[in-house]
Amino acid sequence: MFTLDTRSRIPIYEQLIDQLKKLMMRDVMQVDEQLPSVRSLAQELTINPNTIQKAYRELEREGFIYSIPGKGSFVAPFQIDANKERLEMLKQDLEKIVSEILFLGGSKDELIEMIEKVKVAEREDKHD
Amino acid sequence: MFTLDTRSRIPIYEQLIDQLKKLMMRDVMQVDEQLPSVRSLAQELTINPNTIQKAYRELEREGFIYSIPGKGSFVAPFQIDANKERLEMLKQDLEKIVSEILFLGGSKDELIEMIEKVKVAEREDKHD
Amino acid sequence: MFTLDTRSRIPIYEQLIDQLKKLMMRDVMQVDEQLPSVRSLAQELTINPNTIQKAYRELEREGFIYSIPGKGSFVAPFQIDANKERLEMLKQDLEKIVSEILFLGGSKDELIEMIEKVKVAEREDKHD
Amino acid sequence: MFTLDTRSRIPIYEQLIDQLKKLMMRDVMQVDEQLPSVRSLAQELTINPNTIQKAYRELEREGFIYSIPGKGSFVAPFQIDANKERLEMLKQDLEKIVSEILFLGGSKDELIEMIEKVKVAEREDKHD
DNA sequence: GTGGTCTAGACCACT
DNA sequence: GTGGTCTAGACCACT
Repeated sequence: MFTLDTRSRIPIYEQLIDQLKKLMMRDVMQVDEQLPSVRSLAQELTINPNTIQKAYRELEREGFIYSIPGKGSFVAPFQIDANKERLEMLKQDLEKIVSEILFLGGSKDELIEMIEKVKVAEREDKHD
Repeated sequence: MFTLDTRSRIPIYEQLIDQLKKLMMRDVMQVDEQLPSVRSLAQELTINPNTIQKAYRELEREGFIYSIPGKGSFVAPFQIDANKERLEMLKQDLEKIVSEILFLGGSKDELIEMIEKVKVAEREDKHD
Repeated sequence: MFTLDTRSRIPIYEQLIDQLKKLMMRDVMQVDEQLPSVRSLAQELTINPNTIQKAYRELEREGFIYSIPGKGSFVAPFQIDANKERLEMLKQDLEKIVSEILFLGGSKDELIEMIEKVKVAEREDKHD
Repeated sequence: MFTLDTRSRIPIYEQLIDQLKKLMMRDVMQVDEQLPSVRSLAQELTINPNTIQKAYRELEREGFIYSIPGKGSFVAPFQIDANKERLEMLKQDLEKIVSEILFLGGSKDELIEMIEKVKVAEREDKHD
C-alpha cells in the first residue's frame, strides 16, 4: 500500500504524508475511516513509530485527519471534501491557463519543466 | 528553421503558425523584422504558397504580424510585447496552481497527462 | 438570393459575407438554419468552392455561423441575437448623435457624405 | 446668401436659424461679427421683421449670438467654439458607430433613411 | 453527402 | 519584387 524510498532526499514522513493525502483524495480511504495505528504501520513498514507520528501530526495540523486519543486517527470529513472541490477548481483553472499558454507559443516541454521546478521548490520550501 | 511533418494530422499551416509564434515570442525574430515572403518560404519548404498565405493571414488576424501588400509581412510590435507579458503572468499563475495541486495530493503524472489532454483538445477545437 | 459583382473591386468573398450577414440579421435566415453547402452554393453562383469556403470561414470566425465538418454550416444562435441587440443600441446612439449634429448646424448632405466615406474606408481597412 | 422656401412646411424662422447656424459654424460669419440688422434683413428677404426677430431671439437663447440693444446682434464667441468642438467629437463618434453598423450588416440605405427620419422628428419635436 | 486542407498556377494592385 | 484573390480540382475525415 505504501512505497517508501529510504534513499530519497525527500524525508520519509513527507513521502508518507503525500501518499496518505493521495489515498484520501482518491477515496481509497473513506471519510471517517480509521487509519492504521502508529505502531502497526511502523511495524508493517519497518520504520520508527516516531516517523509515523510526525506524519500523522502534520496531516492533523493540515486538517486532513483527526485523532482521538485512546481510539486512533481518522479521515477528516469536511476538509477532504473541501479539498476535493478545491482540487477540481484548480484543475479547471489549470486547463484554461495551459490552453492559453500553448496558444501563445509556449511548448509542452516548457510546461513539464516548470512542473518539475515547482515540485522541487516545494520540497525546499518545507525545509527552509 | 522549420520542421514540418506532412504526414501529421495537424495541418501544415497550423504547424507553421505554432513555429512562427515560438520564434517571435522567443525573440529569434525581432519586432518589425520582415518575415520571409510568401513565395520564398513556399519554395524553401516546398509547399504551396497558398498554405503559407493561410498561416500568415491567421497570424495577422491574431495580431502577431502585420502585412503590407506590395512590401511584405512583419513582426507586430505591441502585440508581441503584450503577449510576452501575458505569458509571464500566466506562467506565474500556473506555478501557484501547480504548487497548490501538488500540495493537495495531485501527482506530477496527473498534471502532465492533463497537459497532453489540453494539447489534443486544442487541436480538436480548431477542427470542430 | 445573392447579387455578386465580379467586376467590383470588393472581393467576391466579402460581398458574400455582407449579404449573408444581412440575411441573418434580418431573420431571412433563422437561427440554427442550415446554410447552403459550400459546393452547392459555389455551383449555383458559378464561383469556386474555395471562395465560398473563405466567406464561411470568416463568418465562423466572427461568430455568425458555426460549421460542423461532415454535416454543414448553420446560423449561430447567441451571436446573432447579441449582434441584433448591439445593432439596436447602435441605432439609438446614432439617432441621438445625428439629432444633435443637425441641431448644431450640420447638414443632411454632410452626414450622408460621411457615411459614404466610412463605407469606403472600411473596405480599404480590410485591404491595407 | 439665404435661400428660403415659403411653401415649405418648415417655418421660415427655423429655416433662418438653421442657415445662420451653418454660416457661423462654418466660419463664413466670424466671431463677434455683426449680423445684419433685423430691419435690413427683413427688407432684403422681403419677409416680416417679426420673423427675423423670432429667429434672432431663439439664436440668442441658444447662445449662438448676443444682442446689444441699440447696437445690433453679434456672433457669440465661446458658444460657437464650444459647439465646433462638440461637433467634431460627435462626428468622430458617428464614424465609429456607422462603421460598426455597417460591419454588423446594416446597409447604407438604412442609415440614410434613419437620418431623414431624425430630421423630420426634430421638426416635429419643436412644434409639439 | 458535409466542411477542411492543399496543390498548381493565374492575375491584380502596389512598392 | 510584395501580399491578396480566385479558379480548378484532388484528397481527407466524418455524417
